[in-house]
Parts: sequence; structure tokens; C-alpha cells
Amino acid sequence: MSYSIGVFAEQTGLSIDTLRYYEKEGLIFPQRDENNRRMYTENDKTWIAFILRLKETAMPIRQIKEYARLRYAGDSTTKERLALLQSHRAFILKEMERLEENLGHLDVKIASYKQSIIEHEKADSAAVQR
Amino acid sequence: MSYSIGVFAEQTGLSIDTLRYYEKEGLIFPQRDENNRRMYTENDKTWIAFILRLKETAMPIRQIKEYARLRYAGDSTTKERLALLQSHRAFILKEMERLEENLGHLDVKIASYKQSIIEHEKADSAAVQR
DNA sequence: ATATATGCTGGAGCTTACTCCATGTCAAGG
DNA sequence: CCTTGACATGGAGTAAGCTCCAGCATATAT
Repeated sequence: MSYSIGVFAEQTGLSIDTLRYYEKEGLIFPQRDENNRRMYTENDKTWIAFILRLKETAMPIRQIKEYARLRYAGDSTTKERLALLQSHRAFILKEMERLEENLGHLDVKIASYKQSIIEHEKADSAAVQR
Repeated sequence: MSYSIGVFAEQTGLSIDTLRYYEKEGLIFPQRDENNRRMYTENDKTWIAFILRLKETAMPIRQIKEYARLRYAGDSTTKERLALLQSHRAFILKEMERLEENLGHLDVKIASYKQSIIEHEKADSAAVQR
């Protein structure tokens, strides 16, 4: 079972142009039929889903391409792929820490804004009293 | 006390060009001296530090510009700024959830890679035995 | 036989966030 | 007086990640 680029685009939520762009960039290489049209398989779907995970965690296409190269090269590259994923894991952890820290600061800022709004309202109602 | 753009760039870690770019984009408006040169103050330093926090949490310049507009407009915009920060807070939370979820999947993948490496090594040593 | 839909390629164009460059001004030091 | 250094402006260039388009091929429906 295989899908045309139009169908596959719909299934993955990517645009046709994006799929062709990913191919140009070396992320995915679907088979071609006798008319040179792309035929995406279930395997391609799994692979795209994984690419999207990597993208969601801000991996640049350059690096995904490197992973793709290893993947297409076959089983002998397992260790290299593992290393790549482990380093990406560390990157995600750092990213999460950064977000967490910034969230903390933001919360302080939000609290102080709330406070100053309350004070402003107090001042207003005092003015009305007079 | 105020700083020239060169000194301020060094202090903030931003390049001179970036500082001018931020001004062009409406993020920050330092005073000028009698020769039209930029003079950054302590207040600008606080403001830049906050801008950098927003950037670190992936707020686009377009949106930081909106916050800047409100800030430069004065105290009457407190509520709007609060609202903007609260919606950004929600954005950060979603971002963190996304990362967490992807981290989970990545860990599964890493575990399975480790497993298949172990099995591969077993197969190898069995081959050597023969 | 022809119209329509879908796909192909190569290349231009777009957005974001800078970064670099040519040209010019001005104050201070030698 | 003249050079040097820091700064000014306007505009071009860059990298990433798409997005769009012209021009052509092919298959299916009418």
C-alpha cells in the first residue's frame, strides 16, 4: 500500500511543497512509480512522524538530515544514531530548564503587575471618596 | 549615568547592530546626546534584560514590540501588559508540555536502540563462538 | 479528442532575525 | 591641521524553512 504525495500530505498535515522540500534537503526519499511520481509507504509515515517529533523539539533540518543519512544507511549506524538522540535528549533537557527558569521570573513579574493594578484601583476609589 | 552603544552592547552581550535593529523594530528607544548618539541608561538595561527573557521563551519580535509600545505608553497600559504576559505564560506552559511529551517518546526510542545494540552484540559474540 | 486533475522540476520569493557595508559626522589626541 | 576611533544612516546580504509559480507530463473522465 502506498500513497501519492497529495494523499500523504493530507495524512501527515504537511504541504506537498514541504514534502518535496524535505526530500530536496535529504530527509526522506520515497519510491517513484513508473511515471516518476512519488509513492509514500507506511514506513515513510512512521519516519515522517519521527521527523516531526524532532522538529517539535527544535532540531534543525541540517541535523535531522544527518540522522536520516544514518537511517538510510542501515543497521550498521545504530550506535551513531543512538549517540545523536542522546545528545538531542540533553538539548531538550536544557531547553526545559531554560523555560522553567524564565517561567519563574515571568510569574514574579505577573504578580507585581497584579499588585500594582490593585493599588491603582485603591487609589482610584480613594479619589472617588473625596 | 549612561552608556554609549558600544559599551552597552558589551554589557548586554548583544551586538551594536542588533541594538540598532531592535530600535528600528520598535523594541527600545534610548535617549540621544547633543551629537545624536545613543545614550543607554540603567533603565534601558533592565528593559533589555526583560526583552531577552521574552526572546528566550520564543516570543517573536512583533509581539515584544507590542509589549514595548504599551510600556512606553506608560502606566495606563498596565492591564494590557498583564494580559499579554499571562497569555505568554500559557504559551510557555504548552511549550513545556510539548517538550515533556516528546522527551518521553525519545526515551522510548533511545531504550529500544540500546536494546537492539545489546542484541547485535550478543549475535556477534555467538558468531565468534561458532 | 479534449478537458481536468494531479504530479514533476527548477527556480524565484517570502518571513524572521539578524549581520555587514559604504559613506558620512564629529570630538579628541598628536 | 589631520588622523583616528566611535558612532550615525540607509540599504544590501544571509540563513533557515518554507511557499509559490511557470511550464510541462500523464492519466482519467466526458
